[in-house]
Amino acid sequence: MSTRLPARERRQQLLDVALDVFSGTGFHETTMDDIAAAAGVTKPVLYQHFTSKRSLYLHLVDDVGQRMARAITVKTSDTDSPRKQVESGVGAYFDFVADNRAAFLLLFEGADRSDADVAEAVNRIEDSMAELVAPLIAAGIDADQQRALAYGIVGAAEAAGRAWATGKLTIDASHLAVEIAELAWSGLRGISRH
Amino acid sequence: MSTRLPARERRQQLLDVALDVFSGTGFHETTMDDIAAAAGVTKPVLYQHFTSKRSLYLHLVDDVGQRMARAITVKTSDTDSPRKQVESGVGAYFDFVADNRAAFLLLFEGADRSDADVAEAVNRIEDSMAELVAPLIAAGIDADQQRALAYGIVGAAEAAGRAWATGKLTIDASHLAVEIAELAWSGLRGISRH
DNA sequence: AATCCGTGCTACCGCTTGGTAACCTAAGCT
DNA sequence: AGCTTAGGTTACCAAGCGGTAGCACGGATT
Repeated sequence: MSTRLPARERRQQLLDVALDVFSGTGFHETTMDDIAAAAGVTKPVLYQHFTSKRSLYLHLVDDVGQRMARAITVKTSDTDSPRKQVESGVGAYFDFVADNRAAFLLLFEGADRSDADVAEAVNRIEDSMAELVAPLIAAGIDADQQRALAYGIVGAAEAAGRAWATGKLTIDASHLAVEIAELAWSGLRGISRH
Repeated sequence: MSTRLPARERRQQLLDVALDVFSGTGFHETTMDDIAAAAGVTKPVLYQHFTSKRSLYLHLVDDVGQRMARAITVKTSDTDSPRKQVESGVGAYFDFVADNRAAFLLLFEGADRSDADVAEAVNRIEDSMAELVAPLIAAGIDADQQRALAYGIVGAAEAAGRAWATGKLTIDASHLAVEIAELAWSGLRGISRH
């Protein structure tokens, strides 16, 4: 029935399918049989490519996290004015959300943060984003307060992204980005002038 | 071994213990035996008070959610100036986080959002908070944009709370509240003057 | 002292599901 | 055509864990 595929392609297909299924159903509610079936294949095939359910899932989380972090880092690195950096960073963030809904939801909606490894992977992304934001906050401020604000901004984007990706907001993503960027920027400016 | 308790007290103790255990280990990683053991009791006792693991968990999520929503609503309702409302709302938020760490983490760190019922319960809280925030945003703005911003603000508090509750921030909660309140306020003001 | 009820325990069942062993088969190579 | 290899399948196991039946025991009531 299912066409036979070379290992490389099969593996990639399995990753794609697994991303969709995990993202929609969540880790625990998804069985390996579900993923296999969705890929038009049987369970042992999965185990030819991944050593365990957990490892498959972690691989995905890691992968997606890196892709997201990179997408944003890249688009912010070639601007220098703080204001522009906020705009392009937030813009890149919501571009990613719009172009990779399943991936975004895997990280921030379905991810099981009570699993230490998963939590760490997700935290790594949040941290790296917070680190992009922190230097944009006025220098005269206590370092720990800077980090607190940075987490706040990152959380704002995350929540807005989640609301958008789950269909609770009907604005289009680019408008949303502008909105959140402005929120972040004026928020930060407000702080900076004490 | 374990002291014998009247049903009422036992039930309450079980709820308290279950909150701690679920909050620390997460729904799926927690077994009914774990909870029973932590309460100094055996599994069937749990089933004398709750019909299933899921129902126990949902009961907790619901309960905690209502407590949190109420705590914040109450403290914001007797102020009228928008600025004060932001301050007292955010203040109440972080008071709750500080006084109910396990409860907060159950909702926003451990909660399994891929379970529809759980997601709905958590969303209900976020929605009710967003509804508190939305009217503080200048009236001239499109309703959907207002909601987007409101989710953003709520998300900022959530992320900061999570970072604080998991020990990633060492500021004390009241300082954090002031910080986030100012972020929110100047963010909103920035938007309002277009 | 016999009874009764509410509280708790021991022992068990059965289903779900992650993971595997053994076998099959399509297709390229010689 | 035969042989080999790699991709795929069927059938199965084992273990964890949610949930339950049936019993034990303490203490108030009479």
